Amino acid sequence: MKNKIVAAMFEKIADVLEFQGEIPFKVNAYRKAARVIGEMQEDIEDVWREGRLREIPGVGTALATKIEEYLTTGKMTKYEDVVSSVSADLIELLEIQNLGPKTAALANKKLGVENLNDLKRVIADGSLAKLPGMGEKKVENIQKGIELYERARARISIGVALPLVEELIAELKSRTQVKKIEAAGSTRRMRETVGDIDILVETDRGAEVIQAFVHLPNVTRILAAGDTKGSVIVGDRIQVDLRAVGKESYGAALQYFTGSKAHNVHLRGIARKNGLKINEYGVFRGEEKIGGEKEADVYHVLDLVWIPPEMREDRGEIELAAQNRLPHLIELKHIKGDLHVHSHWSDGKATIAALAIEARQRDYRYIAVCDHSKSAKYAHGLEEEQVLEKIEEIKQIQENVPDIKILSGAEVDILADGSLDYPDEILAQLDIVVAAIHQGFKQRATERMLAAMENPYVFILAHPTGRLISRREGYRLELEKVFQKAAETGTILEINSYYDRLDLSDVNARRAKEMGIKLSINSDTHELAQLDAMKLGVGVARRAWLEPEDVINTYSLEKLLKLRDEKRKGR
DNA sequence: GCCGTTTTCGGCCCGACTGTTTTCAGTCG
Repeated sequence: MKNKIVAAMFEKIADVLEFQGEIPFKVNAYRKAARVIGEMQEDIEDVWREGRLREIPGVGTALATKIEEYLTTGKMTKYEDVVSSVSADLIELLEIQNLGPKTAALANKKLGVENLNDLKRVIADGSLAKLPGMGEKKVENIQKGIELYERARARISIGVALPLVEELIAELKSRTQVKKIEAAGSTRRMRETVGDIDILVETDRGAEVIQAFVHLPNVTRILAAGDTKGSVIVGDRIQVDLRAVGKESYGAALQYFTGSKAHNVHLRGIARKNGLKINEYGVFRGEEKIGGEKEADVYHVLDLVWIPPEMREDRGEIELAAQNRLPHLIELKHIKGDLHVHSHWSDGKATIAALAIEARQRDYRYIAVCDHSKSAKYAHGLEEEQVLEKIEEIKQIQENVPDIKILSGAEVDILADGSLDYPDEILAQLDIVVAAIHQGFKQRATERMLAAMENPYVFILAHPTGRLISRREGYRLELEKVFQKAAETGTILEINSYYDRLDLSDVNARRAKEMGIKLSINSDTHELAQLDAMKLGVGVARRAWLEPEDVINTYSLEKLLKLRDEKRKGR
């Protein structure tokens, strides 16, 4: 698939054009096309062959010609022209906060700034501050931006952002009298990573609340503090923005600051066509305010049903909302069990009894204890005879916890030759077999997975792509083939809820659903508290538009085991 | 550069904050 490459080229063109002072609308046209193509499921080459490039939203005659040129010749003249006109170092400077295209261009033209070192130099010698429109404070802010940039401020995981948001909200509640307070932005949309954290608060004393916010104990730097907006750095690099609004605007502000940007731009376009205006204070017809206290107002005035935050990415949800055909998304309360947790038998910390009791407290009906297999030495994988011992222990523990079913399971390694780490005689005695690659990521990963799925005892394929969000790309995989085999054999694909995995991702999980594959959302717990990771997996599932029926651990135990037996018998 | 029940030309989401201005530009989200 060349989708990502084309998207990256358009993105780059947009960056350069912006730097060169091209009108923002043209820049945005490239950015929009880049986003749509980057997220598109269909192979852009297929779309092109079928003559449907122009049907891609945001692609008109000019961009279609450029895509065609690239797909035919492997080159895009516009891209090469644009990129060669400005050095890459210079474009990268736009990543620096408080330094935008105008200032970068000015510094380049007047002072010959070509890269980060040049920029530091003109700051140090004071020449940047002397340029027209510049001054000490502006330069100081750019300097701060450079410091942040050099700390390689990456996006943080949703698994880190959520607890931090909860802590900040609790602190703020204890220090001020706020009526409502909640996270907005990509945190609310449950994106797998979050750039900045956005928090929205309802109050009629905005300035006071903002002051309290920027002086919270964890705040290390204040970026801005006005009457309605405060912006700070928490710890050494996480930016948190707080917005304060009154009751009459809370819903509109929540909608606005939840985004995504693409979703909101689309909504505003519809509003304009209907003679309405939407902003963070409400919905307006001329001077008259016709909504904004409730978030749903914003959607209802446009004849749309309310759209769950996780779907707000402008990936077709607005069109569905107009027809009242939104999916009924899965919720945490639908989850009836966790099919991938580890106990102290391998590398987990908790006992099986503790896991069962803790799961019961979450209203689960079943839990599958899947410890590592013998080849996973680093994780104290179990030898065959230990597996049998563990099955016996589960039988005994089960007698003391009658109201939750403890399923004996294993997370079985898929070995280098595609065979499994236990013989079928052992697998047959387990209730749930989860298979996964843990070693030799780059060796024939696709073939090994296909072979593993052919085994009738392999019910679930765990963390199918193997990516670690903060650290590694994932197996070299032909995902389309893996999905086809899963659909063919009735193998379940996992959404692993561990914050650094979230694997399958939202986009991949949505593709799996479209191919008729069932999924399982599992916590991959290694200690009791990690059972709560389930909510992250559910977030991914909601972003993938999954409904309860798509996810097997919303099923009753009977229905779940029936599905497993169908795979065992062969379809 | 895209797009079309007001438009094939003239729009394109919109406001807060900051700093450098003396009425506004740049940046951000």
